[in-house]
Amino acid sequence: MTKNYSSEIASPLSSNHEDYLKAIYILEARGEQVTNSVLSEYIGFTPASATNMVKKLSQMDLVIYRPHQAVSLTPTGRRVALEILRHHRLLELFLHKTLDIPWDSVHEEAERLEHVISEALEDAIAASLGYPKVDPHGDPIPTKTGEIGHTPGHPLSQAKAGRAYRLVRVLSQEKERLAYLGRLGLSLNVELFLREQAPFDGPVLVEVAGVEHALAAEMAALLQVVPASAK
Amino acid sequence: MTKNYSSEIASPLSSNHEDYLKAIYILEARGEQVTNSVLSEYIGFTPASATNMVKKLSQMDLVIYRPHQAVSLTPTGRRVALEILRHHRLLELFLHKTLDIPWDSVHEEAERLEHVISEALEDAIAASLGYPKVDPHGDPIPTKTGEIGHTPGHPLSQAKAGRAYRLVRVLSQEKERLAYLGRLGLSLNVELFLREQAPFDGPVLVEVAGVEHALAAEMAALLQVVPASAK
DNA sequence: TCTACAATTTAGCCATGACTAAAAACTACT
DNA sequence: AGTAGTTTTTAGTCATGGCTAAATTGTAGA
Ligand SMILES: [Mn+2]
Ligand SMILES: [Mn+2]
Ligand SMILES: [Mn+2]
Ligand SMILES: [Mn+2]
Repeated sequence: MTKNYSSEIASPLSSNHEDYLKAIYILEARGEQVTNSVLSEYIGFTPASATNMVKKLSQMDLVIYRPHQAVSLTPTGRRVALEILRHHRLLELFLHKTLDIPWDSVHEEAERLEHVISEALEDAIAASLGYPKVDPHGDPIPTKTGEIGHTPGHPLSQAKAGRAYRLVRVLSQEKERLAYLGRLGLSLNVELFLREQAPFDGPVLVEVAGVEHALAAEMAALLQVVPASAK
Repeated sequence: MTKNYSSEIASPLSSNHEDYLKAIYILEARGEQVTNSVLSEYIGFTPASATNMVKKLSQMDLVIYRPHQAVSLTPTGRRVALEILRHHRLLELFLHKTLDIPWDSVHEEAERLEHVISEALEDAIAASLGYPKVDPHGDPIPTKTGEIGHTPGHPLSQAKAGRAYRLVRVLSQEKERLAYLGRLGLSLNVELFLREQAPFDGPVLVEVAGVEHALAAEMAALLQVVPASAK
């Protein structure tokens, strides 16, 4: 129950507080300007609610808020966000590996569990998985001390036709999208061969386990790959 | 996320709603009259808060409330209580068996997790454990359809000296008490030999793994045992 | 520079569910 | 039956954190 960050924080944070911080972290990491509208749309509350919450978080020194400006995390806010993100990603991997929960379902489940696991449970999960570095979607798992790695790879949409690649990350948590990819035989570390890349953001032809599939350009942009030979 | 009982219930239940229902179930099962004071003390809120919540639960048809009378569960309320209890006990066993969380820590952790796991996760946990019947403290796990077994055994305080027994249930979730028992080598299904039972509710002398220990009468009353030969 | 439009903030409302303090209702003893 | 003491309920307060609607601010194009 007691959180890592609890020593640094005055009042205890609700699940929603934590989700706001996580959202800000993720949006920042994407390189987006975290404006109120971007944030409120991402978390699924009204803009008024987002303003309200951001002000509270700023009073707690978790967020830097200046009216009409993009918000950003303070060092403490970032620590909290990374702790929750660590919970989330460890849980996703744990559910997937230990209980065979499909990769398209783990996100939803982890979204709730991430707020209620103790540090002891977090540690036990990490240990049982051998201190993993990435979750089932290839997203990097922050360390206990709040460091987070950079994942290699580039979008399949920028890859060269006629070569073999390995899927190292999927930049989406959408259930339907992941389920679809799964049906094609695509999951983390699966090899694929890029047959053809139609110009003008056209579809992409890939071969997975000997079967050819056409993918929309936006789909290909979400698939991070490395050359198949690369470790 | 979607709960089993959600089809039967109008508004979604908060963690506290669920804990109230579970508390009422447990107190009823103990054979106690679930008065407002008993309930409020058990859940750790003031009597006024308990009255307030019980009235709400009664409007939702989960509880039968008559002013100044003991509360009881409606069939639906019982279904909900048993579902949460199933979550709780499955989680305890899962944490203990799969992640080696000690039996004195699983209760706390499950107390929070029980409210946020989906039906799919509940099922996956049950399957991975081989559809177990009891949790790490010997408490019976309700089935998915809301049946709950009766555990065999009787208190060690009513056992006969000079005989061997097997521990089948501990009627306590207190961390310190369970940790102490653990230090004596006592856990579920461990054998012990009852050396002596002092009269007038005096202490009990037991031998566990060749070592003799004295237990307070109240402690012995919490240990449910069967003859060592019994399955 | 003015203006229209979009983004943001403010103001005010509401449900929830805890709390304390006071009132009311039960129980048991004389 | 009357009364003291306990239990329960009521009344009223507060914090939280969503919401809508209105006001304000910022921005980009004419
Ligand atoms: Mn979440
Ligand atoms: Mn992920
Ligand atoms: Mn609980
Ligand atoms: Mn238990």
